[in-house]
Amino acid sequence: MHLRMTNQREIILRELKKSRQHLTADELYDRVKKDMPRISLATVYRNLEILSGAGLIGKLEISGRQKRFDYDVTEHDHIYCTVCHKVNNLDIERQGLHAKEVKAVKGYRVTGYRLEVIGVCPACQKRKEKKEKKK
Amino acid sequence: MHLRMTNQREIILRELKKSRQHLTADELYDRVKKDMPRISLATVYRNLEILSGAGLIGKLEISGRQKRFDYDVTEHDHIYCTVCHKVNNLDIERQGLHAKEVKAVKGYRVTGYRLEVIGVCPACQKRKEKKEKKK
DNA sequence: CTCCGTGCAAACGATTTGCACTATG
DNA sequence: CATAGTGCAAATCGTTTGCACGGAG
Repeated sequence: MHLRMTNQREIILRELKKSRQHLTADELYDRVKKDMPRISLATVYRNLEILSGAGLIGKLEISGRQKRFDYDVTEHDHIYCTVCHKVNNLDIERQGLHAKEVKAVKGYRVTGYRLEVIGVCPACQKRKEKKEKKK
Repeated sequence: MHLRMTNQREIILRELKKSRQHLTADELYDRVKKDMPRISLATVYRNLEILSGAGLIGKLEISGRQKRFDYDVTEHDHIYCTVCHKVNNLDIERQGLHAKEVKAVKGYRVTGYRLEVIGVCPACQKRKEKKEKKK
């Protein structure tokens, strides 16, 4: 399994890193199309899957309908906005949880965990305040 | 918005509670059909959405795949099997996390969090062992 | 030159919706 | 008896796949 570094693969990777966001496949597709108008959405999907499999990007299967992909592969958690569905990095320590309590769960072989904080982002709070003033 | 307690709604609720599992809409549909063969899958979807909105059941949006619905509305976390995709309750304490660190995140208004432990369930571990013996 | 990767369109699985009909409150 | 809820089919959304062609190694 040799990973060919194609043009599309490079651009996808570059645009995701550049964004510093947690983009969905189609959000990324829109960005990539500007540099490479004939690229197909299927290619974006395929490559996001391959790149995350290779550990070059992260895959986020958290709340919301669409998967999101992460430019940052170091271990960290996320915060999810229930209004705009965007995801942000959570820069708190992962403490306590690796521990014993988790390992002993019901005979499971534990491979990791996902912590997702849920809330409303500053931008959406503002937007809501405006709306309420109008009434 | 008056919630009518229809026959289908009652049965859906009853079957989910009875199952003591985290079922997907179509798994629940199969069970409910036994009592009410003419019920439509759309009705199951609609009611699961309504019932979880009303706080009568929980909605689990884990891992980007099918939603699962929870008979148990008390606050608790889950453990997810990466092989069979089933979900189980995690009965460890929710400690530490409600705390200050989480609240202060980047101006977000935090409403909760989701902790999802990831691993392989006992049943799937066994199944894998068997497979490897065969080789 | 050999395959892996691509673009395209069609297929897919989960969920939602429009509509005419039914039945709850 | 008003109108929320239902069943059905079609529509939609995100994602995947089959296939013939193109380009990286």
